[in-house]
Amino acid sequence: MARSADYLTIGQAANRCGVTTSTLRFYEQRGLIRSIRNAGNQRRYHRSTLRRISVIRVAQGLGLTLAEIDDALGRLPDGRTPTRRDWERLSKMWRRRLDARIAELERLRDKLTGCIGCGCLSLKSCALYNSDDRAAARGPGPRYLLEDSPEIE
Amino acid sequence: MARSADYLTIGQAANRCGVTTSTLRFYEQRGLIRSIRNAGNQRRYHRSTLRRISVIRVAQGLGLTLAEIDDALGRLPDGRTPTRRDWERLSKMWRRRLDARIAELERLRDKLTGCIGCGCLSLKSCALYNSDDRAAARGPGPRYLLEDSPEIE
DNA sequence: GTGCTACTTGAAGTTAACTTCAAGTCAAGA
DNA sequence: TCTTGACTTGAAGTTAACTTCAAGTAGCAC
Repeated sequence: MARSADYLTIGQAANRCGVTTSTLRFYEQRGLIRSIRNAGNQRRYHRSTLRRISVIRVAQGLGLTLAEIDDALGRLPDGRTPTRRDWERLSKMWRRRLDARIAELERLRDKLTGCIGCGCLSLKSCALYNSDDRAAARGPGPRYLLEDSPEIE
Repeated sequence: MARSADYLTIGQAANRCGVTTSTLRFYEQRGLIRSIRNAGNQRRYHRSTLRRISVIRVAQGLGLTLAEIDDALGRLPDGRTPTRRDWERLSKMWRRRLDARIAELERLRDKLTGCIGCGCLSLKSCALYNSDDRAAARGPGPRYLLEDSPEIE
């Protein structure tokens, strides 16, 4: 059943997925992927893990955090590695996010276009400055939205 | 000439720009903004700095790093705070970046759409997996592109 | 002059997603 | 058997963009 050809070393898995071994160890530590150990305590990854890693990487390319990916993968029945149908559902879900993100950037672009030349940057009324499309705001720490305040100049 | 009404304390500037005082100190340390000191060694920001801070914040919202913003502001003649015309040039430049980013995400969306249901994620041929639109890849450390490698499953 | 808030500094902490390091073990070919 | 490269671990380092902390000073109302 568990043919040895069904299992890869960490180096093989990393090569085939275009990541480093340290990344795989990190993913495993985060609980995103799993492995079994051989007699010498070395990791062996099942072939199906390759797909799981691919899904993770694609999702990251879409801008999802590992926490979000973990969540999405965790919602799969019995936590299995995604099948084609699972992937279909995941990609549909993620497509909606991508759509939303694009729409957000387009709104921001419109505002920027409207503001080119106006030079206002009024803290009170400038649509650009008061935009809540601060979607690029990423990373930790609170993000401050502008409160009502007087104008510049 | 230098009326006291032309200058604000760090707390006033922070309030009016919707940032914290620690952010302003940080920007100043990074060389993004400047201040003068009063007799008691406290910072005083010129009113024109408010516009500079606004520009910084808008640029951040567009996804630029502080290093890029620093660079852009540094290219202004004699490093002055952006005038309306400077702002016009900056925003045009940044609009092009935004356009490019949107186009990138649209390409990615098309690939994702094409891949929904195909379920392939073939390491060798899947357009999505092999996408170099890994634009969301941000942060430090090298990013690995996929090399030629056998398929999954 | 008392008291309170706003301010000063440098250093250390935060977060995500990893990478790098040190010191040691395992696998496999010559 | 020897050597070399792949593997093991936990801990510490990296980056951006800040925040938080500690200990002290300034400004201002009463």
